[in-house]
Amino acid sequence: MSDGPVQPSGQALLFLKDEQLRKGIEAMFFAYRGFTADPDRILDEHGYGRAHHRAVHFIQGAPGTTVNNLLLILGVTKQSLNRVLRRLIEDGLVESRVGRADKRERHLFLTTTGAELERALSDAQRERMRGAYRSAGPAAVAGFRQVLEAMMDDEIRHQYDTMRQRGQSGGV
Amino acid sequence: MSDGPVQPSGQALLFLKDEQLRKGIEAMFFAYRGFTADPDRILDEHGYGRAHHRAVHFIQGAPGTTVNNLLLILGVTKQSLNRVLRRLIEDGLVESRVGRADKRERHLFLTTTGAELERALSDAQRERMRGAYRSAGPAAVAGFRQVLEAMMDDEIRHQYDTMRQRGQSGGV
DNA sequence: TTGGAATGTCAACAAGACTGACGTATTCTG
DNA sequence: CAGAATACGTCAGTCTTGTTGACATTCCAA
Repeated sequence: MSDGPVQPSGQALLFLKDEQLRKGIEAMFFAYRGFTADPDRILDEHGYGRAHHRAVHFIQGAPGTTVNNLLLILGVTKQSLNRVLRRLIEDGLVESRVGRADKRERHLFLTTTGAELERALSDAQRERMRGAYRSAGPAAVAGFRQVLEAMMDDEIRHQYDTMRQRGQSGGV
Repeated sequence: MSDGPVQPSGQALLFLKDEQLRKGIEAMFFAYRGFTADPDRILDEHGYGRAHHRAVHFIQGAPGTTVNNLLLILGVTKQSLNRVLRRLIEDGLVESRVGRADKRERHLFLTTTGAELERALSDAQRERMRGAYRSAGPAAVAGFRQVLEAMMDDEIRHQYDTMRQRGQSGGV
């Protein structure tokens, strides 16, 4: 944090050079593959895909969230989400309750089975993350998070930031 | 590198707590969306998808690479890659030359048009990366790269590492 | 010469995204 | 209160990108 550029036109900006950026791009590509590899294996056993993972993940993190909410976070069409959600509801992993205040809304919750799957997926993904964090150390992790946040689209970052300090209604 | 845990059971391991890891996971998810957003827009205008981007990207970085090589890097089936490659060749973005030493092999090169598209995609993606790097600073970038590398699958990391110091044959 | 490797092609299929259109219940608004 | 807007679901069709399986061709090497 305190190592300012010694010679502005020299080594200090190496990390902005095209070749460095290219390496960062490829690292991002390969790392994302690793990031999804473990959950993908589990999902496959159950006949689910990444779309199902995303759904249960965000329902877990925001129990009682509405369909529209999920739509905004996931950035897909309602038809696409609906296909996934329908299956999860049929399979008894997700419960959809009619809104109390606004009956047009459906609030989504994980059932016990749903929470179990989410836990398995989440454990696997967290384990990979934990390993990466541990081997890189706390300072690297802080930098990692900083760069990731700066890489998000502005609207998304806003959603993400608000999501981080949620108390979450959970109301029906 | 030299900041060992002061109190092993306390704050020093905060970054390994489940909630921290969960935030990292979500950051990775959203950041990857940002990471692909700009190229996706360009690809869309041309009627291409991410698979085409990946192909031209790695052909650019390793001109003369073989189909099999690309297969290993991209981690897809040859049928899947072939569909993408066929289209790129038909459209005159990629040239496939029969191997000189081994005539079974096809060596892949970008044409002028292909290089132009790759440049546009790469510029857009690098610009996003540059912005993120700049706002986070060199120390953060170093940490970012460390964590990403630790997140890759072992075989992939090996491929990635060897790819980083390539002189690349370029031979026909 | 024969077996295996590298490449390519055809066919069929599935997940997961998309668009467009339509229906229904509910709520908000003028 | 009537009509517009919202939230959700669904049907139908398309596209990209991935998958398997089967098979042909070409070439290298034992």
